[in-house]
Amino acid sequence: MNINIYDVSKKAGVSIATVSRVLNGNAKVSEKTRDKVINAMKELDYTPNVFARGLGLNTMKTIGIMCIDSSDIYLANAVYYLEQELRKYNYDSILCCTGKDYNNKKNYLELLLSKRVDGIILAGSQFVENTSEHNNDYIINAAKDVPIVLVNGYLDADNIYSVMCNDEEAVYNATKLLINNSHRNIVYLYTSTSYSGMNKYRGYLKAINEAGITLPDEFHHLCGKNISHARDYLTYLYDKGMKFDAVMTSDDSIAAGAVKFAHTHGTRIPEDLEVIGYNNSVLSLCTEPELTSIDSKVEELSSCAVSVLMKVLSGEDADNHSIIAADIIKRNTTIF
Amino acid sequence: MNINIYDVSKKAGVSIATVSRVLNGNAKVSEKTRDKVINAMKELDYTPNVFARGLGLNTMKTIGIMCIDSSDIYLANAVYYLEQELRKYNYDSILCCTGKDYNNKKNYLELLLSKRVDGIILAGSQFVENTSEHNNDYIINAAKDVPIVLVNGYLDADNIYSVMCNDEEAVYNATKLLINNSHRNIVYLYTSTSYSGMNKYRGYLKAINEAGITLPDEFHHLCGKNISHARDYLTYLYDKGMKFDAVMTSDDSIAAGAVKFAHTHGTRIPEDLEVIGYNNSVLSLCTEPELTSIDSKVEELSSCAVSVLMKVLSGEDADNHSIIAADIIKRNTTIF
DNA sequence: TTGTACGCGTTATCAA
DNA sequence: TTGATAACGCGTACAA
Repeated sequence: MNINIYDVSKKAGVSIATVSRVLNGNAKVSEKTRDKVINAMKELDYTPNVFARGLGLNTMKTIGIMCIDSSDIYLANAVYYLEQELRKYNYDSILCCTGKDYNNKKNYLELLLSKRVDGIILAGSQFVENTSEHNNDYIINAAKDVPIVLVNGYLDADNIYSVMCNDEEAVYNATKLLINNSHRNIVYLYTSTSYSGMNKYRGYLKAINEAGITLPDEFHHLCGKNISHARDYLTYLYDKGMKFDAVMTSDDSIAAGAVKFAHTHGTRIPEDLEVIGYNNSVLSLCTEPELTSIDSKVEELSSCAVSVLMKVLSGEDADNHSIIAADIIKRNTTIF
Repeated sequence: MNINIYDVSKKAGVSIATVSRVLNGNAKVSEKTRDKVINAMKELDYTPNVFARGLGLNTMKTIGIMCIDSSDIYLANAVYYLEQELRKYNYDSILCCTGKDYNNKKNYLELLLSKRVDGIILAGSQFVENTSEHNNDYIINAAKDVPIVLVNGYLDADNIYSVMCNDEEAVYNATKLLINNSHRNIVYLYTSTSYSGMNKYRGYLKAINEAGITLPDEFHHLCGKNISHARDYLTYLYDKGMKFDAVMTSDDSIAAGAVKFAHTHGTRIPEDLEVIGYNNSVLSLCTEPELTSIDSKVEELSSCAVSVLMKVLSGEDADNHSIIAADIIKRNTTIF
């Protein structure tokens, strides 16, 4: 074990430079010596030491993937596709689940920098903050060291690249479909006030406003990602006597909660209540009826994110801002 | 950028040895010089080079996590908990999604070894093979280099540690509950012939046999992890006129498919058909009615896996074989 | 086409 | 308590 380049060079009767050349395959080496070296490597079961290589080249071809919570269905998909895509370029992925705490996010980002990753992908919209106490300087600063790609987040700063879904338009179009089905009382339930979260909300508002609809404040509500939260909130509205005939959501889990509500209140879906989910996750296939859902294209988003990052790392120009169009997948919680 | 230990030593007016000592905090350094060094570090914004450290110590405190598919709900949870747990010990996680192909698994395992990770966790039962063409030598060989922990897999070999759930007993108990509810025609649908998969199946068989029940071959069936697969297979049985009154499964997705079947055939759950899922995933909360499901304790499994690995890495004794007891979570697809 | 020698930034060993 | 210096194993400029 722990054979090094010297052992190989000795066995092959050449210098370490030649072994290195064979290893990296670029420089000219004669057929004969190449064979000798390769044989020696095989006999010794030699594996180059990645730490030494990393030290010399100052890279170990590693990308840091940060997300709030990789067990979340959407983020799990993102992480999966990101890893697969990075692997194609021979990059390793270091996973970092930060949770929602601001200081944790900050510390983990610094941790990744100290590991000297070649780039960082922030998966999910929850990294860009918009509050008075917290700001995004930690991301902007990190980007001075390595390129940073935001998947479903937006930040206009040097060496930061954004890959996003057209959330606003997607929700706008979906809401318009509901309006065209002569719904006026459309509840909007969402889980996040992130950049992407607010875009979705804007899409809803735009459609509502354009149709000249005014709704009480209770009709839009920030709720947790638990199925029961959405169910309970709709029950609350129902008990208050506030009539609604459609629910637009920012996540399938909320839509699943809306379906639960309907079941417990004898409300027929889609006849009495139409529901639209978001992310087109496996949840949309579990509910009864199955959810109409907006496909936010995680796979495309992830592959685009990696492709942008690879371009940047190889010194090519890359778009600072990429947008991918969502689809609406029609199932049985809507009539259209 | 790229300040090194020499820069710090110069600024602080000490030798690099002293800087290193301050950095690692073990050896004796006087209060005064320590302060000088720490100040110099801060002023220069020094970060130790992990590659150089890795080269010297021959470790970068990194664990490889392999899984078939990190977007699978169960594995996504496993990966999440593993990463969180490893982080507590200051280990990084390199994620590797291999897919089901044998050669891929093999190659990825070798890849991780070549990256010189300190240990490898194989998450999910699908790594240990039991076929004539394929065997588990690749894992056994890898274990000669680094400790390997199997989460939900079993292999009796040197430097390989198994952490498992008592799948057989869990399914046995659950099936007995169904039998006690005077069900005789219990279908068993499963997704995998892995070690863990076969244990579950054995649990079902044991309960059935003990009760003196004999069932046609069609009553146990290997089907895909798609909700529609299970639904379609049950439809096939139904159309063939084979009556069944309960479905035991090896995964919530199959159970969700069974619920789907019931919806499309006017079968009442749990009155006409009882269904039990496995893994107690978010799916079990989405279906209508919600799934009774076996909680296979991913979190405990993951934390146990990491704890075993950490013990091994620190030279302590560790159990070769750990077993964690599953729970059954009763919801509305069963009567008991 | 091949070989020599140095640099990469640590940690660790030995003297002082 | 501190300092000088040798590893660690690779890539590569330069020389041959």
